[in-house]
Amino acid sequence: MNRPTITDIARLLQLNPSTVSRALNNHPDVSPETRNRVQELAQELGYAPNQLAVNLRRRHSGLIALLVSEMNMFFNPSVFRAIEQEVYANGYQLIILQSNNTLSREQQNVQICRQLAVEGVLVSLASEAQSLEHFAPLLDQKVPVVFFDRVLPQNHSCSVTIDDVAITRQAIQHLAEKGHQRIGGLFGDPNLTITRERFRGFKEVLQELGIPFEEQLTAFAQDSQQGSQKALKIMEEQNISAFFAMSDELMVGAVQAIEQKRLRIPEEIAIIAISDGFAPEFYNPKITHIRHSGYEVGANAAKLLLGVIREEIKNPIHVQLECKLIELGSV
Amino acid sequence: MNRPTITDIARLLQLNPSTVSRALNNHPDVSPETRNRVQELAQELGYAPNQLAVNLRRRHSGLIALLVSEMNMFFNPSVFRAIEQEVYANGYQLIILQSNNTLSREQQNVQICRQLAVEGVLVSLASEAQSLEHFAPLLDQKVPVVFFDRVLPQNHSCSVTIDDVAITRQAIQHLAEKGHQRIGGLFGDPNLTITRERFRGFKEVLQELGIPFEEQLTAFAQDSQQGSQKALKIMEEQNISAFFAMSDELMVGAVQAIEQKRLRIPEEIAIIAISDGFAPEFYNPKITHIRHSGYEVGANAAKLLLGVIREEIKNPIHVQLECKLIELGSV
DNA sequence: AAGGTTTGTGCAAACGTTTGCTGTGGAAAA
DNA sequence: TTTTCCACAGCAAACGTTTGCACAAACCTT
Repeated sequence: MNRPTITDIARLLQLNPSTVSRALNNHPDVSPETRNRVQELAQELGYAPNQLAVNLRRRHSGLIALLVSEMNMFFNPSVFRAIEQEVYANGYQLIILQSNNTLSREQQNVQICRQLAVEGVLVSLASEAQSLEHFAPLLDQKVPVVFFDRVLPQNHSCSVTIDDVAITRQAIQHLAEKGHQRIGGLFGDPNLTITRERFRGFKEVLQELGIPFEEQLTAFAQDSQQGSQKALKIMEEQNISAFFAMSDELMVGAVQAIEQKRLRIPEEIAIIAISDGFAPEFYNPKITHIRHSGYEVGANAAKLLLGVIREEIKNPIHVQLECKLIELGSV
Repeated sequence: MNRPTITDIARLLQLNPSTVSRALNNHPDVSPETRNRVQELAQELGYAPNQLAVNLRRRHSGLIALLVSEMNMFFNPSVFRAIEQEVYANGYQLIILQSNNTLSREQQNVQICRQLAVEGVLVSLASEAQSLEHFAPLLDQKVPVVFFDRVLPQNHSCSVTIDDVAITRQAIQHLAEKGHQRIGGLFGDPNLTITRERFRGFKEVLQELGIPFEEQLTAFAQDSQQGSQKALKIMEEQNISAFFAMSDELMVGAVQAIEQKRLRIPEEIAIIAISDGFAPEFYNPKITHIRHSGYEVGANAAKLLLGVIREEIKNPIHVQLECKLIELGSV
């Protein structure tokens, strides 16, 4: 037989489909005897409810969407693990849509969310997204949306971020305390708010510390390889004693460059990074970093979203996570 | 207004819902004039089809499921990228289910696949899975399934793997050619076929090369940290001149240990790995490896699955991907 | 001009559930 | 005994589409 339906069971048991439905859902209106008969037969036939029909009838999809630029190997996997766990624990399914950092793809993904009637959306914006207009179709329908990590300032939904300026301050201050004055800075995609904020923090803190900011000690790079090249260039052309890398990717690039120049960490050059905490373990000495846990970000974002879905959260909450300095010997 | 439906449009235009449906789907039976009127109004109202209803009616979900043990930072992200791309290009949505390497969770995930009426499933097995019985609910319903990477030998569906013995041979032979005789071996979870096969290959090749196999030069580790410890132990207790690491995770662990002992690569100790190709770039010298591209695996698996779904592929195909030696100076 | 074909639209059933309402028989209360 | 109530089951509508069939009008054949 094909996949059995409630109607099949009803026919076999000489019952009405509605009774079978109630029996399967343990509705009190159905007698224990009938309930058992139904459930036994269901078991026997390997009955599984047709979720498509349930969803249509209940007018929901049980789906939560994760909109992300792309799956990289550093930050996203741990974000993803956390979200998946949280979402699964609450009986939803997670569906992932990548934007590849393009606005057009992000717009499409928003449409897909609408069509699938997802019940909530978690978003880390594409770098091309410079406004939130394209989320209107979702927001108009009051679909709960939580932004995390890559957000925009003008944001009337919940969000999970960190205080970019503050963590950059932590990092630079730590370097300064250890006597570093000439600090190279490696930054990511300048289209991203996180990049701009961290860069701003970098400049501000140097000023606070009375260290002149020199543009040529800094560089922007899109990936670790580019980061490595730029780090190499800075080391060759400038005289620096330490690197600040705003992400794992750039940290990896910087270390690659440092190793290539056969410099010892931290004796000849120090390095500090903002990191999820995994990659710093790969080296020796391990890399001192400000722990920006992807897992924490993911877990918080998912919890917020679930709160909004359950209508426990009525007004937008903006969570700013704390980040701790993890000293591991690279400074 | 709430989300407009086909019925809303029909009412506004004094048409029958069926006509509206046909107009929106560009069915030839509907006059150009009507079609335009319908499509214009749909546009204006921001109509998006209710995919839940479409799915129920069409008896499909547009969903493809990816069953994976967990999202790690090495192999899986690139597998994932490839699959997402392929799946998206063919108009399906990807839904990801993690097993955390437990059988029970994998069984649940199979049930979820059934309930959601997914149209195809891509599976990398949990380490606990020692048979394919729990996939019966899916296979019985003729739901296309493609296994990749972590598979079992007894497998009547399509699969994408590599020749584990052959690539291990490539690696060990390369080490031997460079004069290494005492080779440490780092292996992953012994419950996995890939681990067992690579371990078998390791032993076989040593034998072929006339090098005695010594158990105490090998170790099994679940993650990079454990790998690092075991590598350290081997280096301290045994006299080896090279490491073979069967995965990125273990490679990272081994390098960590090597750096900790302040040994130079490759002068004092060589290392070769089976790798996706990213992590080897992080070091200097870069790590020589057998390139086992997660992207290739993902792309092939997804293409196979789509082929089966479209019924272009009738009989199980077992793809074994080629792996190339990438020489980067760590041997 | 009668018959046949084409073109465009409507009708109604179906996909598999859920759920408000109705109705029955029997037990408890009066 | 009659009334009230409850436990249980059935009926039918609904969720928003799609699609086979029927049908009318307009068009082409002879």
